[in-house]
Amino acid sequence: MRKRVTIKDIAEEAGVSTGTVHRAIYGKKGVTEEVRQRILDICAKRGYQTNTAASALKRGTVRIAAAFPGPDTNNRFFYDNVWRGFRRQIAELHDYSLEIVELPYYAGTMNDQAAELEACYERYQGELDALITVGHFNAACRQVVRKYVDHGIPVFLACDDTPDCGRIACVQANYEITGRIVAELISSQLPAGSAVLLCAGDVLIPSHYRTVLGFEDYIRENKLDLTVIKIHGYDNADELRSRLMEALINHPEIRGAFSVSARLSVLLADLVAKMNRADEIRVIASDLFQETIQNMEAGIVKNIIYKDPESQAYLATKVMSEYLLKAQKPLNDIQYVESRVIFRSSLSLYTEDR
Amino acid sequence: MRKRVTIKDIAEEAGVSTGTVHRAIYGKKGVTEEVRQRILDICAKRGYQTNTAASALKRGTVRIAAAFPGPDTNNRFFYDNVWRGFRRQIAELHDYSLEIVELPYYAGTMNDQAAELEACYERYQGELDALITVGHFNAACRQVVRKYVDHGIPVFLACDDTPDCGRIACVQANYEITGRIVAELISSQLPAGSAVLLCAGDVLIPSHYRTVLGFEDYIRENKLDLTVIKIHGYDNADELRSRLMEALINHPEIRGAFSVSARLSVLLADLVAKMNRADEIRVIASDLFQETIQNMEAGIVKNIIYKDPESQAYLATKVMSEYLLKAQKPLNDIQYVESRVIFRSSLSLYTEDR
DNA sequence: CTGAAAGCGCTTACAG
DNA sequence: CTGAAAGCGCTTACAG
Repeated sequence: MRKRVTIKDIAEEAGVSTGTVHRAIYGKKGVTEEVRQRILDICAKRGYQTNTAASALKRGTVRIAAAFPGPDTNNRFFYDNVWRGFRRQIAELHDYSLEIVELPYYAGTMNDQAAELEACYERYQGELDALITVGHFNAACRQVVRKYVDHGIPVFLACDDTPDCGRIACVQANYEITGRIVAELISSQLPAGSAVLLCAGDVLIPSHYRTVLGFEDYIRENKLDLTVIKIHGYDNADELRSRLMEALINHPEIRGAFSVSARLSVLLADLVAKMNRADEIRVIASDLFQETIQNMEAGIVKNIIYKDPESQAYLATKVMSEYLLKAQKPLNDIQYVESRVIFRSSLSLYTEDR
Repeated sequence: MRKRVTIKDIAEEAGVSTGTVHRAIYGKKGVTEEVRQRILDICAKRGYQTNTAASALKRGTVRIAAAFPGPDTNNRFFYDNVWRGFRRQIAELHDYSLEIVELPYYAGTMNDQAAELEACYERYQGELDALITVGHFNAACRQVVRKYVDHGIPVFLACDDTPDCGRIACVQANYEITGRIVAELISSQLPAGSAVLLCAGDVLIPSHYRTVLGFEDYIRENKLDLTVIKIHGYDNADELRSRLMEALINHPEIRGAFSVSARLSVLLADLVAKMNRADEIRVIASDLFQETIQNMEAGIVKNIIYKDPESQAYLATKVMSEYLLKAQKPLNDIQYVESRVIFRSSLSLYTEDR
């Protein structure tokens, strides 16, 4: 293994100063086009790679704004893990002098996503080096994000995507595939002619809608002899509960049940257990957290489909840092984290560190 | 977010030089115990964390030996991915001036694991900062590894463990859990009274043995009405093939089949397809590579259990680098990578980048 | 036992 | 347009 090649080696071979090499590499003004080309050629030939840690040492702080939903009883199933993944990646970047501006926001309040992003932009007068947030935007939010993008601040998205907002990249679950996987699993477990109860969540929430889409597509495309009883609803838990109960009573042929939402998985499992049908209905829950784990240990939930929000945020943050600190463009502007099926047998790998 | 606290800040507050702070932190001689304690207290109080990139800059090269099976038709299913995971982590550590000594080895030849480790030790006269290798040792290998350990070279294992060899940590799949997951999956898919054909591999290979153990334990503990027809064999493919064929002919009640080994999964799938029983037997294959993917696309293999050797090696290398570069001891001396069940629906997430 | 100083690879004013 | 020099945070001889 040869010694690493440094900016000094390049400078010597080119017969210029290290400052000039730096300007050439980063396309800064102050180098003749001819000299620049010569330097770039030498870099390529020698396989020069910037020591980004050394550059961070000198360069000073990079400021990153991170906006995810804040702690809140309704979304602790999901966004706690998002924050954890974000912070875990940031901790690994301790050497790169990052300044993190954490922006927890609360949908439906004065401090929603748009308001927090706006306030942050004002506070730092646009002196931000990157933004990472959840790509599920309302109109106001689209506008603020546009402002970031227009001022040259690179934007990265986690968990949900808005492809045309000018973001560099997004890391998320593939919801269609998630729905398909569950359909494939449950159809392999139920006898032909069974019915499946589908807690379809809110049609206006992309993750719900697309999971349902994948689920139904799989069943249709494979011409499976499986009836889907689809129940929408998300916010009004009481009303939803009574409609689910009605479906369970009217359809004794139900042998499987799947909730596309983490929160509704708890509701669904409770209901199936209360109606004493846990033995005859295979319940598949969404996402991994205390209640779904308990329901699985109790034998009510048979499998969990886990979208791994922590990995999504961890990877999105990693993609951002590689772009920012190492000038590496992501290979793909959308990166998917695979949704995994969890079995009771693998639960011990998860319960130990929670 | 406050400015980071540096060794200089600590030195000022303690009224000593930066050199003394350094000696205190790293327990080097040349500081009174009293001064050391005062410095350590200040570090703790101010939350000092070493900038490991800066220290790498000054410290110079760290030499790491990596020994995994080399390219070879018999193990390309597995160890190609191990090398890939190792190199991917190393590439991320570009800033830390590592010198990598790659030691591909070939079991059963002059250049087996023990010989390569021995040769490497001699060549560098013990001037190595760490070793990472596969923890499946024969007697000769145990001895060389002991030599590394005795000379203070930290050893890290991937994929297989030898807990008492003095290694710092191991990252691997949990084979028992892997076997249990497959048993749980297949038993949820087959009607009571079915039989399952188990390609059990070689009893002397720990990964085979333990996977079989987990599989059988699950079935026994849950008192499942499932007959397991277990066929051992690994090296002699022709002979194994005829025994498997015999089992398939004699047991028309077989409805599921599972191979604990990557290579045997191909054999098993071919056989089931040739005997025209792909529609009535659910085949579960081990590990993800061209042939299993094709067999899954063709509908012969219904699920794959994927132990993700790339992640195992990537993580093992990460654990090693954190120990070496950041002085972080692993939280746990064994870390498990979860084995995942792959469905046909998720295959597209894998096929794109292979 | 302790300090002053050099230098790792880079960036950034400053001077020319 | 280009170079010389300072300095980021650390480690390591060297001197005392």
